[in-house]
Amino acid sequence: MIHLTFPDNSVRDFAAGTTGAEIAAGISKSLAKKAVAVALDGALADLSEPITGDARLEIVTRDDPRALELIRHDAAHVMAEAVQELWPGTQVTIGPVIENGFYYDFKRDEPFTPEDLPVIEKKMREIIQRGDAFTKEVWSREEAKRFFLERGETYKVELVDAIPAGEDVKIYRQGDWLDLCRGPHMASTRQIGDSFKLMKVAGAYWRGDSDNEMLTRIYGTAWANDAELKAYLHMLEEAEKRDHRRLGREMDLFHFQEEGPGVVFWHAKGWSLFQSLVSYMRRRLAEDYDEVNAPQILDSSLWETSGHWGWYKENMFSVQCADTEAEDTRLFALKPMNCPGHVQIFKHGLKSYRDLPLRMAEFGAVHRYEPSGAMHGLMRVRGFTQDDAHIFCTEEQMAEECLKINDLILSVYEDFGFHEIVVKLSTRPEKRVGSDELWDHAESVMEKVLQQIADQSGGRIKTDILPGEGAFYGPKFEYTLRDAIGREWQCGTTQVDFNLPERFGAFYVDKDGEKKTPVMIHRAICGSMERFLGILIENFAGHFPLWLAPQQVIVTTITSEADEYAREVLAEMKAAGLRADIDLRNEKINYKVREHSLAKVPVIVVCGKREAEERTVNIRRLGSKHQTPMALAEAVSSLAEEAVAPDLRPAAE
RNA sequence: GCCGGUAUAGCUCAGCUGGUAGAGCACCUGAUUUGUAAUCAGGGGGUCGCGGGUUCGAAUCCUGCUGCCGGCACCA
Repeated sequence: MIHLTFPDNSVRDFAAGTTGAEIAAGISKSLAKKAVAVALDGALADLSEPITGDARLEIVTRDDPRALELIRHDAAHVMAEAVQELWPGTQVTIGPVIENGFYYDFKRDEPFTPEDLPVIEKKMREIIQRGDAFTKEVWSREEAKRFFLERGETYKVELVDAIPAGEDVKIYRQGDWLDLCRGPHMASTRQIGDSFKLMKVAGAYWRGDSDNEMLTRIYGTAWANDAELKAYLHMLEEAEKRDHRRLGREMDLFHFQEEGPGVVFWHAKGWSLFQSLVSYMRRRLAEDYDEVNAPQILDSSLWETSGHWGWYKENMFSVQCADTEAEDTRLFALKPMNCPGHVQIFKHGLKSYRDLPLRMAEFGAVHRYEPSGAMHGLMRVRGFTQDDAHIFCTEEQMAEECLKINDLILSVYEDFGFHEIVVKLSTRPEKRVGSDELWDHAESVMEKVLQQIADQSGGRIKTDILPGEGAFYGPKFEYTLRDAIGREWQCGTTQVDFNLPERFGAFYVDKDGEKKTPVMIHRAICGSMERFLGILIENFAGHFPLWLAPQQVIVTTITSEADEYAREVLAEMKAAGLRADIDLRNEKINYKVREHSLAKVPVIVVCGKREAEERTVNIRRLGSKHQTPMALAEAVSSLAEEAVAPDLRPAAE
């Protein structure tokens, strides 16, 4: 006998080996029909799985949020069956559930095309209609390997070999088709339903390793019902509308062109955004940091000393005089980072322990030769500007400096409206420099700091650990923010470095007169200004808060009789420091409103004959269909107040 | 870098199986003086990404390169 506890806390006894399906059937016919799985102590399991011990039991129906994972997983299996039915000889490899859907990686000599997707979908619907039951079998390793080998499924043989000793080799069967899988699955393919769609084909390396063969991946999305599917597809459309590359063009912010892959042409409005961001950051740094500027090109020998030439040569640009006859034939590197330059500044002149912590900031333009396939609008470019800083400090000051940086980063994000932040600690990677003792120490300090960050936020800031993701020279914190449509972006970083100061022989004179190597902390808040602006564009969908908007106000008229007054209004707006422009074109107000709305100008100030007589203005805000009449003076002062950057605003009462 | 797709006017796109380019918007000109998301009429604009090839003839077919797009890998 086993004791099963139901969601209502009632406990009932069953014979050991009873299945979830039997229990559901015992409760009601309709439940048996709706059930797709059971949860035993919260873990999903097959309905047909014999239950062997006491547990909390829930019958999971198709509308349970947990069923979604099963729907997607089952859909992946059905897709694999469909593909093998359509193109025999195609090998199946792995097919996991991912956020919003699933994929399956196939090995086929002929690649799939987008036109294949509807064909596969159709076949999937057939299989789903058949409604074959998913059944589990446990095979011996040898049996499984022999079976897949006979079928030419060599990838599956590798997967069987990868199953840890002592774990069962499980096979799930649906009709005539079967797959190696750890489960669980729903009762039948019919439970997948019809709310799925194949989205795209893409290449993917076998086991995620670029040294391996490339397979073809088919991505799909699947939902519990059509409404959810539709909502998801709609969300994708909305995300596309706020794509920064599209808005960059539509709002005339920047462009790229063929001669400069991965480098940005900032147009006036985009550059205004850029400058607003830099000015804001400068104000935030003014109190604690010294801003410097290190050279753009430096002899490659310096990069050899720093280690970059060895580690990242394939990602660096080199420069030389274009004239082969030039006297100086040395090879220079376009800086990919600011740190070596900052160490040179630190080294210039003797530093005392009294100078520490020394915080050196730079809005440094760096260039990195990114792989061609990696570039993506402003998000991944070859030339970008870092809001970089290096803090030279003592071992003892390290933890406090990390916390100070943390406060600054969180407060900056807050000012841009990002409230959901995750701080992740990345620990030692396989390829690294420095002794294990050094890493042990640095990681333990940072673990404590991470805990403190979590504690002092009162649980608001989430933390995480990314094993092996640290930089080669030290562990790091990565700051990830969540945007308006729920996407996560890693922006800020704090990295401890016990490599570079030593390599360059940087030191300070300590209290006892001895030379000591300082600890160096690299930190960035926005990371790349270009990328951060890309994130802001998408986050706000181009609808910037007033303090950031490149053009804050457009003054426009209804008839030319108001032109004179409109000029006066413009002058007052400008005098109040607003970025304002005027539109006196002989066009209908509808036309002008539409145009400026599409250009995403936050404030349209309309002046007609009436306003001119009354010395008022009519304000229409972007996104609103309403207008607010206001006295001119009042409009100017309220807009000017709204346009003050968050860091300059008087603290809230 | 790898796999696949793609490149036609400033933008969005059409151009079937090869017969020397077309629309809408934008732009320019004229008319219209207009009350909150497109006033009307006229006009100009493209060596069809770049280089080879096939062909009597290439935007269209083949091929190389480049950019871009979607993934994968990478991201100091």
